[in-house]
Amino acid sequence: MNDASLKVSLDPDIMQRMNDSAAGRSSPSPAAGGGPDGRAFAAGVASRPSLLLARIGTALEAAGDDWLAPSGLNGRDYAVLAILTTDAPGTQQELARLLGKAPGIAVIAVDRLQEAGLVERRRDPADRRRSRVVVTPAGRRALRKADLLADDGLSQLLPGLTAQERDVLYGLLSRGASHLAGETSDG
Amino acid sequence: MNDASLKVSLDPDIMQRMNDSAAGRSSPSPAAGGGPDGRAFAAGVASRPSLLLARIGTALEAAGDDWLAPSGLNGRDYAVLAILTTDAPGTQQELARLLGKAPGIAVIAVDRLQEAGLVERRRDPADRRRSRVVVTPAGRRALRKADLLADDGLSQLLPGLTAQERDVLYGLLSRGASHLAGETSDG
DNA sequence: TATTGTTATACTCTATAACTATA
DNA sequence: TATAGTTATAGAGTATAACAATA
Repeated sequence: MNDASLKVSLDPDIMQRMNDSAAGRSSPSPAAGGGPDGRAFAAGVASRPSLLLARIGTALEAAGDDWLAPSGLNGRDYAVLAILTTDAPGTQQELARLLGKAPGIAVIAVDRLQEAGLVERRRDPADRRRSRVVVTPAGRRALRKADLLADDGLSQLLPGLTAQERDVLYGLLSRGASHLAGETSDG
Repeated sequence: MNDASLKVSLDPDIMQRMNDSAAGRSSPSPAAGGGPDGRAFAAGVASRPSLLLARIGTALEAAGDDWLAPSGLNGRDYAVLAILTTDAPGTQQELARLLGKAPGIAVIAVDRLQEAGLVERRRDPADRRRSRVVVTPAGRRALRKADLLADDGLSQLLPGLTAQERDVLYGLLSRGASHLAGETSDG
């Protein structure tokens, strides 16, 4: 986690192009990080596990783009690069499925990353309908940088926890939701 | 947590009216509970704490309405009733702030609950601009029922964890995000 | 003039449904 | 006929900005 190489240094072109749209989205929402004057969390929410978990997830998504800003990525970019790198889906439709979104969303996401030079589409010679999306070296650098930024952000979102406790938390989440990782639910 | 009284028995009228809109929203999204054939979670997501937490939060929100259906409430209703009961905000604007949404959203949410007879608006005699929202007995019954349903749902969302482990998880989340509960962030 | 509740409007995100090309 | 990618459209959800009532 604490590698010595934190300087990933993306191409300035890439960062500029992607920040064009990323910056436009970081509008100050009333819920995001902290309200103008009152408390951000209601006790009625904090005292109920399901509401608390939902609220933390929302807060994370709201803050995520800000965390990742130095990498030039937004949350969607990050998730897509992570899936492409780790799961290597053979088609964009599988990417969409792993992303949990409609196929059209994957098209837009890949378009965006491709324009930034972080991924490339490669037609499958065996079946020319399929286009395999491969991550470029610049994409891998961006993902590494985003991983570090995301970890930093998460530690800031949960400042009440030590690194050890965050590991426990992550372990519980990972094991608790592991049933969703490999099973074919009801197909 | 394990009270003997699980039968809250809402008025049939209330349940029918609120289910009119609640049922219409439970459309099968491709991400929600489990995809048609593939895995729901990508390894690239599951192996990254921030993406995993965001995804679990999304899955919870997607499934929440289904969990709460027997109570006649949706997730928004549940959160509002919880805040009204626990935090007792003096104005709708404070309710909106605690809810993390714009004031107009609170108006709509209170309208909905009021039509179902779960809350009532009471003009403040001292300052007639303010309307205090009070929870009716039916609203309190619905909230109690929803609390039980939400706990059940959460245990189903994380089947890999024992009840004890879920308590640990909740404790970590609660303590980790406690900084958001009482501090005035930057007002 | 400032604040509360309310309403109307515009914007963002997304699923759905076409459509094209390949098979 | 069926599947992958793509595009267009419609709908839900929300913030923003007005507005009316009250202070």
